[in-house]
Amino acid sequence: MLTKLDPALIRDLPPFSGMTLDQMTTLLAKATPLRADKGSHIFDMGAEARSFFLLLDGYIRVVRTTPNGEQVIARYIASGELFGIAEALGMKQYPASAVAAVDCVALSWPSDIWHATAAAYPAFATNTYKTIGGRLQDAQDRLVEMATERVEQRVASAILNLVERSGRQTDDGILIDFPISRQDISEMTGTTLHTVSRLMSGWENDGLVKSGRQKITVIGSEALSLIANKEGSSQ
Amino acid sequence: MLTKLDPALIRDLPPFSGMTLDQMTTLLAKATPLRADKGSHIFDMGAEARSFFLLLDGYIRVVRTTPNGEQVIARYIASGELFGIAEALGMKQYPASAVAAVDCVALSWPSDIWHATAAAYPAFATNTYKTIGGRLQDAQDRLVEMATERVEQRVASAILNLVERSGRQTDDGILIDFPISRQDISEMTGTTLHTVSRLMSGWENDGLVKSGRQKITVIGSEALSLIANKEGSSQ
DNA sequence: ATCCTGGTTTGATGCAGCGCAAACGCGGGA
DNA sequence: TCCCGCGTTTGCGCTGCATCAAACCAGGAT
Repeated sequence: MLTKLDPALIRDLPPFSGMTLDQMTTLLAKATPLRADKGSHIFDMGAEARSFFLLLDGYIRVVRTTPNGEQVIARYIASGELFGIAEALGMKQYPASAVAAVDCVALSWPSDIWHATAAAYPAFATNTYKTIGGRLQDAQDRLVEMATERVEQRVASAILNLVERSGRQTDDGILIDFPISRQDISEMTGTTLHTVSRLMSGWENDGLVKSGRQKITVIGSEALSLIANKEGSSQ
Repeated sequence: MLTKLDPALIRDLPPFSGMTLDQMTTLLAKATPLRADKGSHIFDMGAEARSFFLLLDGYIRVVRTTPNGEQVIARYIASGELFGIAEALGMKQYPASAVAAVDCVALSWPSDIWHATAAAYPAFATNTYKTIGGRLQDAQDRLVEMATERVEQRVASAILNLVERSGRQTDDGILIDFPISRQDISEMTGTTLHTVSRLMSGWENDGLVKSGRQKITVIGSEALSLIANKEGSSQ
């Protein structure tokens, strides 16, 4: 598993694009490998941001918890992505929790080498900031979506998003390749698991998806995408 | 007005903290002053991000427009803040439009000097990334709020936010010191101007706010804050 | 003084989606 | 094999808010 630590094997990951093999080798030498069992918390919201991470294998759920104990899923991290990069934005604490959605393998670096690292490897810094840019954009897209679209469309586009980013082709259709519940989807879209369940039952009847316990396979992504983009009733 | 260009006068703005007067002088030498009349667009969503900006005076509304023509207000920029810093995140286009909420004065720099500038003045880069971090955090906070809180609470906290960031003490109470309509508030909170109007009429009756045409004065900020944080019906 | 325009208020009505409740089914552990 | 627990499904009543519609009001232009 940790043979992945061979720089040649991960040199193609987006966070490292533009770096030389030598640079990567020195950077990787500073990393600590990390194994996280399904369900375990890699870090918790509000904790001091001691490390930043690169996910090598698995999926991570980034979650915010409200004062009232409700949860909102900010995003999923797929393998090859950086996460926990609070330090790059001058934050002292993690703004959200990272929970392993499946068994995961990651690398971690101490936060305090961030500045020196960024200075030494500008390409790495640039890549990181691009990642952050993408996430900011994404957050604002979702904000707009929450403000203007109704539940059905939000759920449809959440599923499409997951499929795009983490879909695996099977003979049935495209499978979201980590366990995901109705509850999870409701926490991504700001609704209740009941509503998600109802919607998906409907789609299952229409043959758009096929789903089981924590398992979703999309068959008619075009049709789903129609739903995601269809006008609400008026304006 | 543009006497403000004197570095000594703006050296205390957060984006420049940690820089020497000399550094600021060279940086300011590369800036172009800019005047934007109320209502004018400084840049539009989707346009090529040729410049980044520092607002010296006024207020800017950062707006996203949906495919259906609806608008969502992403945030307000107050004087002393940077905006349009897409280049720092490797974005080619502005992700939102910037509209002058009042007559504004700003400085602009060409985007392509960003990287050299960030390299030459690390403090400036750090400050900028902190700003971005704050905005990412803010976007995600609002996302959580949209997902979990009901309209009344969202409107209350939006108003409190505006008051905190742009409030001016008057004999009546704290005034939001730029023109802001019910419609604007609805576009910040994902509701309709009707609902905002109803809510605010109620608060006006209760003596929590006093408001006129595009003018809002908050009297009972503690009470408002209670509303903003009160539990929804259940859980 | 009068009109016009853009913002605001208020009423009436309908429905999407939530809260609550109960039952179901699959998969894993004993 | 049976049981238990967690995820899921489904029904029902209720309500928060959107939608539609109309009137109102203040300030600037003529």
